[in-house]
This record gives sequence, C-alpha cells and structure tokens, in this order.
Amino acid sequence: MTEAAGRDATDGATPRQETRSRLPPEARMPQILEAAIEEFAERGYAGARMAAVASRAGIAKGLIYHYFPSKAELFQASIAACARPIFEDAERRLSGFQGSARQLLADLIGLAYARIREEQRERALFRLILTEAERVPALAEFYRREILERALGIAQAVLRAGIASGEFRPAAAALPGLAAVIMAPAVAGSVWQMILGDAAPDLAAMQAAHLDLLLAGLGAGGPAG
Amino acid sequence: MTEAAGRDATDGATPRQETRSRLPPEARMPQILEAAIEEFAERGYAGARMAAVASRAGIAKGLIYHYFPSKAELFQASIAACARPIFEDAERRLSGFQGSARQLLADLIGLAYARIREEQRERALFRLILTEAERVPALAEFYRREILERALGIAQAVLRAGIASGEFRPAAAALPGLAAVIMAPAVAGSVWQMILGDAAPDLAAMQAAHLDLLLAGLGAGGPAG
Amino acid sequence: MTEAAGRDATDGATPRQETRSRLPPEARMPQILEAAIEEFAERGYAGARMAAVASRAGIAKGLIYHYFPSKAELFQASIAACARPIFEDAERRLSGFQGSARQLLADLIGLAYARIREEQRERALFRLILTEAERVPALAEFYRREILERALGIAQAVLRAGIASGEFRPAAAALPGLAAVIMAPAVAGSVWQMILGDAAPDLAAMQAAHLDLLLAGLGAGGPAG
Amino acid sequence: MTEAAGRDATDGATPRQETRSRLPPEARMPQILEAAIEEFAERGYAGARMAAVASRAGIAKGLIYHYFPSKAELFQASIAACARPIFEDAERRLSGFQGSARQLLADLIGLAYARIREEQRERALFRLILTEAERVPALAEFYRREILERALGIAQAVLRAGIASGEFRPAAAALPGLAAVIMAPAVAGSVWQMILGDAAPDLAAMQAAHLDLLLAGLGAGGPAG
DNA sequence: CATGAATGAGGGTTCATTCAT
DNA sequence: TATGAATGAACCCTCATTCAT
Repeated sequence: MTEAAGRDATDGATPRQETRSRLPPEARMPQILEAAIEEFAERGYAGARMAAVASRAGIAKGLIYHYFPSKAELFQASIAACARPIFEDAERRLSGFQGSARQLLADLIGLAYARIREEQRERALFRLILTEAERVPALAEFYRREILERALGIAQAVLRAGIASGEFRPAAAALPGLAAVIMAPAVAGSVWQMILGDAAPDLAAMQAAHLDLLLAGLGAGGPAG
Repeated sequence: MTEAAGRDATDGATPRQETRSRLPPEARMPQILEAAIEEFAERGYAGARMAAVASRAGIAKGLIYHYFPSKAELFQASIAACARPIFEDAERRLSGFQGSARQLLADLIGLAYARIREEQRERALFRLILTEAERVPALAEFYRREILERALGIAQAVLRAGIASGEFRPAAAALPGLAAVIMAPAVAGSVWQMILGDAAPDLAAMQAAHLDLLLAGLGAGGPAG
Repeated sequence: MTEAAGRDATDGATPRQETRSRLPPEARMPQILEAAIEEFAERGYAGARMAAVASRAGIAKGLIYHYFPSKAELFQASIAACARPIFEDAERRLSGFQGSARQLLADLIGLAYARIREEQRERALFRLILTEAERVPALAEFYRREILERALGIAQAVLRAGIASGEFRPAAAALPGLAAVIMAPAVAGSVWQMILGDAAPDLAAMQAAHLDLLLAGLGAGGPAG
Repeated sequence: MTEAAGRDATDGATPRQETRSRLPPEARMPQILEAAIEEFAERGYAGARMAAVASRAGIAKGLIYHYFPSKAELFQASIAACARPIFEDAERRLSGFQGSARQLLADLIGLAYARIREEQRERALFRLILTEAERVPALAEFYRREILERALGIAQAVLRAGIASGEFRPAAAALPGLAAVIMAPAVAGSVWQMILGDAAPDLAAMQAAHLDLLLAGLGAGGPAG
C-alpha cells in the first residue's frame, strides 16, 4: 500500500537524493517485513514478487537476500512478525474482570469488533492464513493454536462465569459447540470485511445484534433451561 | 534420458489411427472446467499451472486454448461454472414452507451445515473467493450478490415469518445486523473447515449449539423484548 | 563454435525463414547435447550459460528444459554422451593381433596419437574431466574406470606379450609403475594440446621419440636385465 | 534473524577502539592472494566467489578491492604469486652438477616427483592452468614459458650431457620430441594425482619405472644406436 | 479437433562491485 | 584501512501462450 516511489523516472528537476541509506539491520529488517506482509497479503504467496517487496521497501531486489535467504523464508518470517500475542489484551481483561458476566461479554465483543475494524496488520495475517494454510501447514497450526483455541478458551471462560453467577442458563454448559458459535459472528464479520470491504455487512450493526442475540440466547430464561 | 516421447499422434500419411477421444465442445468444456476448478482451488490463481489443468483433464496443454483464450478467462469461466443456484434449494424450501418458523429455521440450518460438510465443489468455490477476491473484483461481487445477499434474504424472511407468527420477539426486527449474525456461524464453520480440516470445531456440535442459541435468543421472552 | 545466427536483427530483406522447426526428440536431444558439450568444454560447468547452449543449438533457452530438467542434469547427460567405448578399437586390435609385440606397441601408440590429434569430442571430454573432476566425483570415477584402467590394461597386455616372446626384457615385469609410464607421454601430449594448442610440443615428434624410447628401454638388452 | 552485525568499526568519534588488525599492504596482500589461490584452485575462475576469498582471508569483502581492482585482476595476481622460480632448484642443481649424467637424471627425476607429491601450491597452480588456460591466454603462455620450456631445457641439457659423456646413445640427439617424452610421465603423474587423488597410479612406482625406462632407453646400447 | 515442441517474458536468486560509515 | 550494507546485472529456471504437424 505504501508503493514506494519508483526509481524509474529520472525526473531531472529534483536533485536526486536517491542516495543509498545504509540502515542497521535492526531498522532494515522490519522495513522489509512490513513490505513483505503487504505484498503477500495482497497477492498471496505465489503471486507475490520479490521485486515488488523490494520496491515497496524502497530497496534493491538483491538486498532482501542479505536478510532472508529465500522467498519461502521471508514468508515464514512475515508470518512470525504478525504473530504477536493477539489475545493478550482479551485474556488480561478476562482474568482481572470484576463485574457481571454479561458486562464481560459485552466488553470482549466490543474488543473483538474493534480489532476487526482497526487492526490493519491482523487483517493481513488473517488473509495470509486463509490463502496459504493449505500450502503451509504451519500456518493452519498457528491459527489453531494461537487464535482459535485461545478465542474458544475465552468464550468458554465467559460461559462458565455466567453460568456460575446464574446469569446464563446452565444448559449452555451441555452444548460443546457453543463456544465456537459464540465467537463465529466476529469471524464471519472479518471474512466479509476481507472479501467485500465497504460492501460487507455493517460491523457496528453486527456487533449490536451479536451481543443482543447472545444475551437473549444465553439468558437464564432460555428454551433449553 | 531418452524420453521416448511424441510420434504417437497422426502422422499425416496413415488416416488417423489412434487420435485421442475427439469430443464435441459440449463434452470437453466441462471436463476442462472441472480440472481448472480443482487446480485453481488448490493452488490459487497465480499458483495454478495450465499444464496441470490439462493434465488433470487428461488432455494436451494446447487444447485448453481451443476452448478458453487465456488463463484469466479460464479462471472466470471456472467461477461461473461453480455459480450454480446455490440457494435454489433453500429458497424453494422457504417459499413452500408450511410449518412453524422454528421448524423452518431448523430445516434451513440443517441444510446449510449439510452443504458445508458435503459439497466439494462449493468448498472449492469458497476457497477461490477468499483467495482471489481482492485480485478479481468480479469474484467479490459474485459472492455478494449470489451468496451473501441471498443468504441474508433467507434469514430475513425467516425472521419476519417468526415475528409475524409470534414465535420470535418483535424487537428482532429492529436489529439490522441480525440476519448476518444468524448466518455467521455457518460461514465461520466453513472457514474453519477450509483452514483446519479435521482439526476444525466439530460441525455437528456447532449446528446443535447454533440452532439452540438462535431459538433461545430469538424466542418471544428475550431481553430486548 | 557453431554460434547460431542470432535472431536479433530483423533485417527486413530476407523473408525470415526463421520459422520454428519442430524436430522429434530423437533429433533435438543430440543437437542440444552437442551444443552443451561444446559450451561446457569451453567454459567449464560454472562458466557455461544455458543461454549459450541454446544459442549454439539454435533454439530458445526454455526448450532445453523440455529435454533436461536442469543444468546439472544436462551436464551429466553431456558426459554420458561422450562416454562411448573409447578403447574398443585398441582392445580389438590387441586381442586379434598376430605379429610381434614391438609391432603391436607401434600400432597402439600410433592409434593413441591419432586419437589425440583428431578426436574433437574426446578432447572436450578430457577437458571436462580435468576441469570438473573435483566437483563431480562421478567424472573422476568415469575417468579411472573407463580410461585409465583400460589403458593400463592394454599396456600391461603388451608388456606381457613382449616379455613372453622374448622381445622385452623380463625385468620389466617387476616394475609395477611401468604401464603408467608407458602410456604417460600420450597423456601429457594431450594435456599440452589442450593447454597450448599449436604451441604444444609437436605430436608427431613425440610419437616418434615415444616409440623409440620404449623400444630401446624395453628391449632385451636393457640395464635392469 | 536478528543478525547482530556491523557497528563494531570506527565510528568517527571514538579514536579507533577495536579496528581489526590494520596491516600494511605488504602483509595484507599475501594473505589475500593465498586465499584467492585456494578458492580459484578449488572452484575454478567462474565458480570462485569473492566473498569466499574474503572469508578465507578473514577479512571483509570490500577490503579485497583496496588491493585488487577486480576479480579478473585478483586472478592474474594469484597466478603471478604462484609463479615463483619453480625450476630454480632444478636449474641450480643442473649447472653445478659434477657426477654422471645418469646420476643427474636420477636426481632431477627425484626432485620432480617430490614436488608433485608435496607442493600444495604448485598443484593449485597446475589446476588453474588446466582449468582456465583456454579462457586466459596469459595462463597458457605462462605455462609454456615458465614451466614447459624450462623443463624441456633441463631435459635437453641432461640429454646433451649424457651424450657428450658417452652415457647416452648419440642417436637420442636426433629425436626432437625426446625431451618432451622424457618429462611426460611426471606431467601425467601430476594430472592423475589431481584428478584421482589416492586412486591415481602410485607415484613412487612410477618414479622407479620412469627412471628405469629412461636409463635403459637412453643407454649407449639402444636400438637406434 | 488434438498434440506437444517451441518460444519468450519474467521471476527467484547470486554475486561482483560500490560506497556510506 | 576496514566494514558490510546496498546495488544491479546476469543467471537459472518456469510457464502462459503459440503453432507446425
């Protein structure tokens, strides 16, 4: 997206300060990774071109190979660079929470939708996972371990808390697929964002309906209770 | 090293001795499209190779170009070939339905999960859409028009029917994001299937929890009511 | 050396019969191998360029890869193509020989120098062996088995025959290094040809001196006898 | 991935704290040449990498260019560095020799085989000459002038001495190729060593047979005498 | 209609060389 | 003097596309 200013146009007017910049590795590597994440996310692994990565990073193609031995390793490193503790926030909020389970649920849903809306980087990671999971099993495993399992764990914890406090109907504990269903709208919402952008279902409306449905569906007066 | 290749084709003198099955376009095109869908779904557009499509179809590379002028057009045609009336079934069931809205909801959810589990072809299409939507706007548009909008329409219809019959709480009508939330677990489920295969959350459990949550959450005694 | 006429010059006068020729594999492969042998022999493995091989063969670069999967395999195949029974001639002559051992020796030496002078292909092979033996152990092994051992065997056979007939002094049998020494001038001669071309020591003069020295040194009246 | 590199050099402010051994050209050049000779001998000119030369020399890539303007010139210099008076020893021994020509011949042959066996550096030079002579005419010329001609001169001198003293048959003088044939086994022996290493014909056995053959073949009672 | 040999435009990668530090 | 980041020109190889047969 940054589309580094091409070097093709010798525009003659500006006095060419296109000099070599010589950054230390600590500065250059993130620059390349950033460019790579963008390129891979937009084009997929096969469609990405090393030249485009270099161009986005504003460097020569060959320089990439001073930092990463191959396209495949650059890809792996790009994934790793995205793989920050995505749910740290949510888990901290969960463990320290004092109020009602209903309030906690509302909080966490708010957090999830906020990330979907705002986190550029995570959207790219999600696209890469969807696109390349079949080709790179490590990606699928990463998604399962770092994203799906942790999100399910959080959902389970909230459910348990709500049942314990009497806010949620006890029968909810008997539904093994419930945690997945609870978090599903956020997943679908981010898929739609990814595919459709502005034409996707409105996230704010989804968030409101999502919370409403959960509160109603989990409430103590539910049908299975 | 000797690669005993070639030469088994028509050699001009002998009047056609073992030409490969000379099929009319009506028979050959689906064969090629089938192969192309598989290849594109497995490798993505950039990763797909025309030679592999030909090989899957059991024909020579060159023959593809008698039916499709380019890889890009073959891709478009592959998409179109998937674009069969995915929701025809559901819409027919919807329009002719006699029973309760709760029963209708259960039926349609059952239908949806069955397709997710079984329809090889649709899974491939979904993968292509996820993978290539950014690069091929027509794909995103196809998804919006043929899949998302129709699914949302069905969900809205069920909601309206349930509200009209008094089965669902009237407040549901005031939540514009509800239709999307209602169908979201099926979308998330198919994404997980795609990424994780057998490691994905169990679809049967999701289906049960999904239905249970909806019935409870939409029921007349809900919170927003 | 053939340096196929480049296709860069659209000369406008000649009606361009630079049409694609479509040879069967049986005809194209030797053509490529021939070109490859030349290129590898002249530049060594690392120095050889696939583009140059293609150019020598008068074909496009990519076509090589229809016949050989990589530069390394093309190299191996080039070696194999040279590896014809180099000493078949000499061994046949040896086994059927009727005259004196001195005459046989003269014959075989004549044969050896004739090959050094004339065999284009063998010179290339020898150069490749010298150049790449360290990098490609199979080359060294090929030289040992197919060239050195067979040549030594022939020399031993002649020695034995001459000793048996009383033409050569019996003490020659007691010198294990003698066979190697006997054939050495031919090897040195071909090395010098390879390095120096016309500036190399004259092969005819060497041949005469070689034979003379052997006849004198192996003769029955020698010092060690 | 972090490549904790660079930065340990002079940074302009602090007055030189841990600059790497700052050597004068007289000390640095041999170090580089030594490394270059190894690398060129092992990989050939095209296969050699400047980075590998630097690494062998324990310096940075760029420093090579302070001493040699290009790879080609480094190669030339490497050759020149090998070009020490290879035959100085032999020529000194020749000019001061007092004993019989037979003894002199034995001495010189012993010297030659000893060098083949022991001189690492000369083996590398010889390999370079064989490998690159066609591409670098100066190499062939160097070989002709500094090695072949001088060796032939020594052989001629010994021959003349032996004929003059009556030890060798006079007819030997009439064979222009004889000097080359006399030295040839040593050349062949070193080629075999180079290609085959331990699988080469035994040098000690060759040396014995070589000397024996020469003494017998050059002796006064020979056939052409 | 059908084949697969043939082409040629890149894409990934290497490496001699330069140059800011 | 010394470093190694940075460049860019090839090089090997792939693959969509063409076309003689």
